[in-house]
Order: sequence, then C-alpha cells, then structure tokens
Amino acid sequence: MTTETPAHAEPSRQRGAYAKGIARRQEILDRAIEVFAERGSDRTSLRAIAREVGVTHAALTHYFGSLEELLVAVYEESNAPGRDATTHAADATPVEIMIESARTNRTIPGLMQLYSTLVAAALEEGHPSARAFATDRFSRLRDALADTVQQQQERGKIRDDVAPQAVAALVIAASDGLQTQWLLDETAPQHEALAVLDRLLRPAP
Amino acid sequence: MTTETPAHAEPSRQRGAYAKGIARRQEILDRAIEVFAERGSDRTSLRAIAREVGVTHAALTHYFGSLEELLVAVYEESNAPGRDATTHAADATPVEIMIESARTNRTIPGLMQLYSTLVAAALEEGHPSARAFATDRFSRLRDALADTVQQQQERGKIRDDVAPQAVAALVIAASDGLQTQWLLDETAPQHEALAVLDRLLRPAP
DNA sequence: GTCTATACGTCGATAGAC
DNA sequence: GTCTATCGACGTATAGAC
Repeated sequence: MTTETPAHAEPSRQRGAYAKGIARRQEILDRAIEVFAERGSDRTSLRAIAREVGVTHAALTHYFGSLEELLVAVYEESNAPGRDATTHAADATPVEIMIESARTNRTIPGLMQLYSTLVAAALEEGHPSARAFATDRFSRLRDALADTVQQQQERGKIRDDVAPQAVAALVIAASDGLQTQWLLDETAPQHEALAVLDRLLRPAP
Repeated sequence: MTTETPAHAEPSRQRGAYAKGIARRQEILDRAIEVFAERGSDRTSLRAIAREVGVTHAALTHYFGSLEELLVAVYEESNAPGRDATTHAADATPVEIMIESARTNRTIPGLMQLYSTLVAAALEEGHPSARAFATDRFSRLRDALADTVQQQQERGKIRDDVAPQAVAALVIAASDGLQTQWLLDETAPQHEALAVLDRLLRPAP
C-alpha cells in the first residue's frame, strides 16, 4: 500500500520505462528512512545520508533533485500509514484524530524534528519544496478536519456555534504547538491541554 | 527601556569597565536587527550579516560566540517591547494577550521566520543556545499565562473547570500554530480560530 | 579588549567522464 | 545511472596586530 503511490513524484509519467529507476529510488528512500529512524534528525546532511545508504551524495540529488526534496519524501513516506486522515473511526473527534496521529508519529524518532525543520524551511524564501509540502499539508488537513467537524456538528457531537474551518485550524495548531512544547519539556501538559480543547468543543449539556 | 537590560548577556558582570564593549555589542546588535527588518530571514549567514553591519564575520563571533547566539539575541531584542507578558491590561484574556503579541511581531518582517527557525533548531540536538531560548520562553510564557488564567477564573471571566497550566499551554500552542498556518496561507482563519478559542474559554452564561 | 586575517573541514549543487 | 571532481559558501577556530 505504501509503495504504490510515491504521492509526490512527477505524477504525469505515463510511459512505463521508468520502473527500474522508480524501484531504485524507492530502495534508496526506504534505506534513508531507516537511517532517520535509527539516528535522530541529526546527521541529516546529504553526504551523511548517502554514506549510510551506500551511494554517493550526487546519486541522491540525481533521484531527489535536492536535499529538501529528499527530506520531504522521507517525511511523507514515514508518515504514509497515517497519511489519510479519513482512515480513522468515523466517530473520533478532530482532537482525538490528531492525538492518535501524534501518538503514531512519536514512535518514529526524529520524525517530529524533521517535520519541524520542514515547516521552518517553508516559512523562509527560497525553499519551494518545503513550502509546497507545508502549504499542501495544512490545506488538506484543514479541509479534512473541517469536514469531520461539520459531520459531527450535525450529529450533535460538537457544538454547532463554531465555524468548522476555524475549529479545524485551531485543532491543528494546538496539536502541532503542544507537540513542540512537549518535545522541549516533557512536563508541558500536552495531553491535558488537548483534553481541555476536546471538552470545550463538545456541546453544552 | 529596551537598551538598559540586554536580558541575557552575562548578568553577573559587576565591574563597570565593560561599558564600551557592551555599547559596541549593542551597536552591532541594533544594526543586525535593521538588517533582519529590511531583508527577510534570508541572507542570515554570519558572513552576510557581518558584511551588512560593516565588520568581519569573526567580530560577530567575538561578541556573540556563535551564529545561533546572535540569532537568539536578535530575536529577543526585536521582541523587547513585548518581552514581558505582564505589561498588558489586567483584564485582557490570555488569548487577547497572544493576539496583541502576534500583531506586534507581525510588524517586523522576518521575525516570525526567525522565531520558527530557532524553535526548529531547539528541537534538534547540538543547538544548546536555541534550546535554552525556546525552553525558557515556553516555560515563562506558560507560567505567566497560567497566572492570568487563574486570576480571571477568580473574577469569573474564564470558566473555572479547566486547569490554568493546560489552558496556558493550549493558548500558546494555538497562537504559534495559527501564526504558522497564516504565514503559509493568508486564507487560514487565524483570527476566527483564536476568537473561537477565546469564546470557548469564557464561562457558560 | 577588539578586531582582522587566515585556514580548516563540511556543506549542497553541478558538470562531465564512464 | 552513477561516479569523480570541483565549485563557492558556510560556521568555527586561532594567531596576532592594534
């Protein structure tokens, strides 16, 4: 399931002659993911990754174009199982969905650091790959969560006096920001804060 | 007011003989801030900043020790006017405090990018200055906001069935996260989402 | 103390050989 | 398709001029 759709590689390639190249690319990508899982997000230079994978750094740029594109590919592939926010139980609240997603991500060392690095790069100029990644992720996540919010509002599980898109943006922001605080200081009340938000969003009894 | 306490320089220097050096350091720092305000957070290499300031890049390390410490100093000094969260009107809600802070920060181009860069660096290993900055900031902000929350709970302005520390962490996370989303996509409902959170925190009528 | 000059090792990217 | 070679720029460290 995870290998079928590289999800961001040139999507319009129709002629099949690239099978070998794509396979090789996937091979390198899988190995790079292992490297990230073993070590943290440290040692993430193009050359260091190439060393561990067993190729030259020039080979990586050949397949991925740039370090940034490789990082995006690693994150998206690592995150592949939970890539689609709609695979969750239909009655999980948006906050619960983000909690579950965060819990999964936290099992992979370095993944949150990598995510944070990509978002930070996206905010600077001259990093088109990271920006495309971040913009796209937030856009998709907001839409998916807003959809969930609206459905649950209709079923009376979420108070109906709040705008779905605003709630979606709020839940994503809270989830990301609390994850950051928790990574820096494990005494930060990540879980309690998300629980508070979850409760506040429920209809008044 | 902003020039009297560098706030993070060696605080135990008692003998006054450093006046000239401190003044020079401040001079360089002020110029560096201007550079950040003019350009974005791009061109932020040690050498590029030194070029604009008019000194050698080694001079910057002489005063600031490393690029990272310089970046922290630039952020803290740029942020100096709003550095103390207690300077706000006593009856502003935590969300309103963060909205005001975000509004101020947004007037300085590159400041949010710089902040994001520092937080991302803090999450990686081998960046002690950035980590100290971020950990300290979140810790202080949480404490200050939790204090505000508790006071307003006693005055009936915030519902009293939520833990102050959890609310503080939640408000900070939401503010940071929404700012990020907005920087990437101005159609992200930053203001609406914060307004929703503000309303959710008020006591049920 | 302040600052320049200089050197070191590493980085991402690219051109061209094979 | 993958390598070697090379490029310019980077952060850091140090020696020594002033």
